Amino acid sequence: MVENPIRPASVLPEEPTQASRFGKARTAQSGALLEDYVELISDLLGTGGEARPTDIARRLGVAHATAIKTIGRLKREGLAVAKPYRGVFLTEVGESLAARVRARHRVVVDLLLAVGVPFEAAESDAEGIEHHVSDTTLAAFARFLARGA
Amino acid sequence: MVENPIRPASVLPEEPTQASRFGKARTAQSGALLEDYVELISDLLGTGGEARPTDIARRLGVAHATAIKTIGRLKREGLAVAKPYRGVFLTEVGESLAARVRARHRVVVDLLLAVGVPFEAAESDAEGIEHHVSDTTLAAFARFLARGA
DNA sequence: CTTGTAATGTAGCTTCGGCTACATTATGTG
DNA sequence: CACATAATGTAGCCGAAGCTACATTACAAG
Repeated sequence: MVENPIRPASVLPEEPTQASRFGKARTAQSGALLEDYVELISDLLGTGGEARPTDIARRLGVAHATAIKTIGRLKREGLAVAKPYRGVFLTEVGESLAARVRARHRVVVDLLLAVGVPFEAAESDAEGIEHHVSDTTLAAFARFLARGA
Repeated sequence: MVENPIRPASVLPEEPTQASRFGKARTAQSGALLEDYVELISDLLGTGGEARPTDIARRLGVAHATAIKTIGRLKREGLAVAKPYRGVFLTEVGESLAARVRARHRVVVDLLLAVGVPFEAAESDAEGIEHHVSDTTLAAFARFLARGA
């Protein structure tokens, strides 16, 4: 989560606003992949099985080599552990991230359904949308669902 | 990648379901940058001015070299034209993309506001969310807003 | 115990989006 | 006109995420 050094770029009272907005959207993207991996691994481990690189690769639609490389990144970031030829497991941090991601996913899907998005589209779009939903927005979604329920 | 970043989702029923979902979210991301550029350029041109690489860079919060490189990509993809030391302009294709992106952005922001997301968060999150909103979902959003209005 | 196959892992290449550093071109002011 | 400065452009580097091709390890059958 490193942030790039924020350079002044301009002393004008202009809008640093928009730049930071774009920047945020862009940076959020960075964590999205890790979130997907962590959520998936948690899923695989939870539903009876082990999380093997091949399974992960297939579920994510990427080559196994790509999955292995990203798993390496998960390890570097302290989200997962894995011994060679053994499955992948999540650290405490990884688990808690997975839990948050899963919860957020559910809220986003429910919100989409609540405003009338068809199920398939809701599930599909949520996959991309969820990574850009801030805590503030998530809370608003939850309130909306609570009211409407 | 491609010509129509915004187009109807596949009508095909089922496949490697989840993989395609992730894949779609991932691929959508790819066009996001181009969409941002095109929208911004259209904005700059529309509101009285020219679209200079420096302005674009500042508004997006990136180094000017990065902006120039991406503008090159816009040209390669037929979305923009630019002569050296002259401003950047959009092609017909670029303009129409910009129009669609802008319209979608507005709907997304309005939807977020409608479900109770605070203005600042709505604007900020929409920047990231909009690129993952399918036509189906966008239509649902529009219907919801029409009902609620 | 050998061996074939599937899973894993490694290497090396590509594109993308970033950056810095440096070079070149326009431009406006004296 | 000359020159300082700002805008543009070019080159080269980095890391992420993807792929293919090849190498290695596990494991289940014979």
